[in-house]
Amino acid sequence: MNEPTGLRARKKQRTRDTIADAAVSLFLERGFDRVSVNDIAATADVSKPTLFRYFPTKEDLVLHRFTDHLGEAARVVRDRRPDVDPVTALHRHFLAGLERYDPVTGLNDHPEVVAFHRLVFSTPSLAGRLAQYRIEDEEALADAFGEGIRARLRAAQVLAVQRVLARANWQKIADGRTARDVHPEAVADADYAFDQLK
Amino acid sequence: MNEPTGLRARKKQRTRDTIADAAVSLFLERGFDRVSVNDIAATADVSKPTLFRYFPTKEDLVLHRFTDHLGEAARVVRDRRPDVDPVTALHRHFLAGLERYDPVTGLNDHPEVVAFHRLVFSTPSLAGRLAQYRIEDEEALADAFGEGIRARLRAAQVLAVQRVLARANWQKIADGRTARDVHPEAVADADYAFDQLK
DNA sequence: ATGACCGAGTTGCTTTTTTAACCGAGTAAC
DNA sequence: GTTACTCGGTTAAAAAAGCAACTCGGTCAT
Repeated sequence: MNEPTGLRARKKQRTRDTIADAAVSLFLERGFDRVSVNDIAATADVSKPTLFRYFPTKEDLVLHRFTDHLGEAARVVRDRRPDVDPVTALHRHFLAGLERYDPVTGLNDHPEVVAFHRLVFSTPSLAGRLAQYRIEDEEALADAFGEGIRARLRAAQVLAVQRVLARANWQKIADGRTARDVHPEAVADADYAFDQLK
Repeated sequence: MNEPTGLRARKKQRTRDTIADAAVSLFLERGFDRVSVNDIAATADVSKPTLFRYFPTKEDLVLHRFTDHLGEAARVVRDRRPDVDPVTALHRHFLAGLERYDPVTGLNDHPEVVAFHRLVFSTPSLAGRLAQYRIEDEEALADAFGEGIRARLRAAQVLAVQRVLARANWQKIADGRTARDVHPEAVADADYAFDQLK
């Protein structure tokens, strides 16, 4: 599918991963604001300007795991076969996410993922910035739906559904249940919510 | 002694090591001329021009382990305390090398080191180029000794001694003996040879 | 309230690396 | 005997990274 990996591209990806991993690992260990970007740069063996070339702000060192999926909903809608309606396409896409326990669905019980979510939700500047990104995502999805107030409303509702579903899944996992155990409920919830939308 | 390690300097060193290690490892595995510099560059994850920026020729990918010690004899002579004569300084330096089983003394039985020596001595282009380097080394040592034919002669003799000693040590090891076992003989040979020089 | 410090982010300049293209010698095919 | 490889090595331009010094907002002590 996507194999045009030159030497340069591969190294860029690796640097980005190194920085992000160092950052998340330090954040989980000491908390978001007890870690300076200098610490992160040092641990990742890069200079500070390099770090900021990859991530525009300190927050993005955490949130890239969400922002990398920015516009995904819009893409799903745009790339669907023309004979399936948009909401159904999104519904199926979400179910597929549940199937492979994608962290963005909240249905993932790896300790690091759980800790990561707690980090985001318990750090105001992170939660705040994440909300901003959701607005961008919503606008992209609205454009994919078409124009006018109707499209915007549908976009808002779809993303709200996804957000609530993910949050509910994560909550159950945070309460100690296993992802495999929660899975059926997650599917049922998703089916219910998306069916309501249509 | 040497601690001015910036981020840049450290990465340069690491890149150099990566390239050299990839090269030697491939050479030992398949032989010197069954490995192309392209292979090496690929294995080391560097581009070809980068490789040649670190090592001027393919041979130097192997010989750097010797050339990194270029001028060492000259330095030993120049840096000796003025009350010890040059040959004695070199004698002591060689004994110190034996003590820590420095590969350049030939007294090292790590399988990789042994295989490495065999690689060098059984590849004509390598042995040839190594000889050239010894000439440079000899000239540097001669300059450290002073000027004129006397200095040149002494330099030639000292380096010949070191070469023969190292070769003898390596031969015993290649015959299957252990470095620890050979060590006393190596010291005796060195004492004998250097005493003859004085 | 002033001055010293710290942390996020930026700027200009230099060094390092990649890329793609090339040269020149050797060599195998036809 | 030309054509087409392969391999060692080079070149020029552009991307990426490092470095040092800076801004700017906040915090803390005097």
